[in-house]
Amino acid sequence: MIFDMVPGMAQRKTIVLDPISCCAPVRVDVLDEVQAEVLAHSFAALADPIRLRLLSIVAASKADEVCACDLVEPSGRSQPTVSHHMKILVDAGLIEREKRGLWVWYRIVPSRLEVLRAVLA
Amino acid sequence: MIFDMVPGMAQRKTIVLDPISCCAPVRVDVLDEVQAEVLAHSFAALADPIRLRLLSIVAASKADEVCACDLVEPSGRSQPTVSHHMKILVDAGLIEREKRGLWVWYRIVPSRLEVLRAVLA
DNA sequence: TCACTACATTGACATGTATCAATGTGATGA
DNA sequence: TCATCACATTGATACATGTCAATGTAGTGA
Repeated sequence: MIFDMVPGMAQRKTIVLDPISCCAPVRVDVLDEVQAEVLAHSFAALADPIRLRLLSIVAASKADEVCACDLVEPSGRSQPTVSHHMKILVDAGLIEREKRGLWVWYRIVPSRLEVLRAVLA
Repeated sequence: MIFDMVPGMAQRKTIVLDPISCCAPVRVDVLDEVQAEVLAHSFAALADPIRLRLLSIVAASKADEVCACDLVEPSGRSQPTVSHHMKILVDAGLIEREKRGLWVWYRIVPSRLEVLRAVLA
């Protein structure tokens, strides 16, 4: 059998870290199913060009936060669509939401980006 | 108008780097539409748990390459499904494909992972 | 030439997702 | 109390995607 002559075999040491701070780098250890599920959900939030632009608008903001009202026009999408995408980014933990008065303010969550960076190392 | 009191405004300096080595970190500059499109395509390849596991099996391989025949069983999917997912990873530039005889061997493309890491910085 | 093997492609189906118009909700200020 | 504003939710539609059985396609060795 070919299987015998090839490495890999996925020993699955499963160093299950905190599901938020998550996993060993992808080059170090094979992801188990739970880790892969969690990470895939995070990457899915980045898998849309509109969301990437929204994220980068918030991330690149000098004021460290951006009003929702400043996201609709540059995204070129309707207000409900932007609201939808921001919810996905917030649910993925990549962005924080804070309501102050009538306005909603968004801030990046750097630690969450760092987790994804670490996995790709 | 509220727009006047808020930062952002997406000046879009558009330092268009090579579409492969791509973009400034998301916290440094707002992504333009082309960059966002390219990156979203790459992240979409990572947005599926099966693909993440396949990628990590290849990436964590001590032999630096993995035979396609060693991917079906650990993924828990059919051979056509694995073939489909590997094609997506290869098309995204994250993995290289080499056919030798009857077998197909996959290798990670570290530089491509590094591009994605850099964008998330 | 021919059977066999490893992998890819096709076709069909179910599910997921991006989008917007219409509407809902909660805060504000008069 | 009530009109208005900022944002969220709903419902509908079109399109994308994951999955596998069936089939196609090269490479191999006899």
